[in-house]
Amino acid sequence: MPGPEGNERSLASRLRLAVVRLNRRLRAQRTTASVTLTQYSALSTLKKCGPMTPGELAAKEVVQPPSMTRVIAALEEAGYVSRRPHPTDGRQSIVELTEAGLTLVLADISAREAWLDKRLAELSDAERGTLAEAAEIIDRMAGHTD
Amino acid sequence: MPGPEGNERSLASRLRLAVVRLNRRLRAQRTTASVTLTQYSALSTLKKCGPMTPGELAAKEVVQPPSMTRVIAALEEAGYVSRRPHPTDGRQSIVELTEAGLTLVLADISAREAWLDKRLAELSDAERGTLAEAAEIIDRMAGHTD
DNA sequence: TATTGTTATACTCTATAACTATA
DNA sequence: TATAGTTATAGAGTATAACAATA
Repeated sequence: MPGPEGNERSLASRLRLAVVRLNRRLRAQRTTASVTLTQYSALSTLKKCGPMTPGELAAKEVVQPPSMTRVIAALEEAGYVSRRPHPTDGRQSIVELTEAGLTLVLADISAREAWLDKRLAELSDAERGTLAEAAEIIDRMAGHTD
Repeated sequence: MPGPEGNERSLASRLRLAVVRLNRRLRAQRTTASVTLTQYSALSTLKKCGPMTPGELAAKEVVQPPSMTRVIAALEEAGYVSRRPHPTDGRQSIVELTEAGLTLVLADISAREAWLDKRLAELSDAERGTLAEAAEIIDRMAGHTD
């Protein structure tokens, strides 16, 4: 039993609307951020999983290869990732975080973060715990099991 | 205590990545859907709160007026909303769901929904309960307190 | 011939700035 | 002059299709 709160709509519908709306707000909070949300997501995966090819990164992020091409190009331009040749396959390359990229991911502070941190600070411990569990479940659902 | 799972990253960071990634997956699941996620969100608000002006709808959805102009135009074109003159102010108009729009919101079935329903069906009851609570918290955080 | 990646192109979502119409 | 809304324009995010290079 999920509880008695506003159950006219299905769980799928409610979760979907919540995610769409929070995503919208998060993307709006990027006044001083040096990378976009999409770029940050790719950097996070590189931090978590280590250097990999563009194709592998596209697969982990669940986007098509052309989309990842653009993300990597922007990050390389900004100096947050670098590429080196694949040791055995001339078609591929290995993308890895630079020191600046690692610093950025570790620092993890931005206008975006500040906005969300403030919202989270207004919640109770129990609510934050629920969100922490939900984040894990959602990321797993979105195909991020690694 | 949020639990021992992967706590190197802050809650804000984990929640943000989860939302960005699920949003991406949801937007990809729209093969047979007749409206976009953004349009569906606006329809849901009209269903929940009743007829209102474009400005009110923009405020409730937390987007700028020009963004809502486009959403309303698309929904009107598709026959899911209609407009009537504001009774006292010639600048404004009242946007309301048509019968087709109401049917669409109530039906609430789409390829998107099917994909998410399938993912949700793979979870445990406890996990679904967590997501239900999280959806409520997230929507509140995103400014959807009405 | 199959695979990896890129380029070309297009659509959605959203914003800011400038404009129009009405108050 | 202030407000509500629209039009014009631009950038982020993503996709599919076509192409190039390598296996």
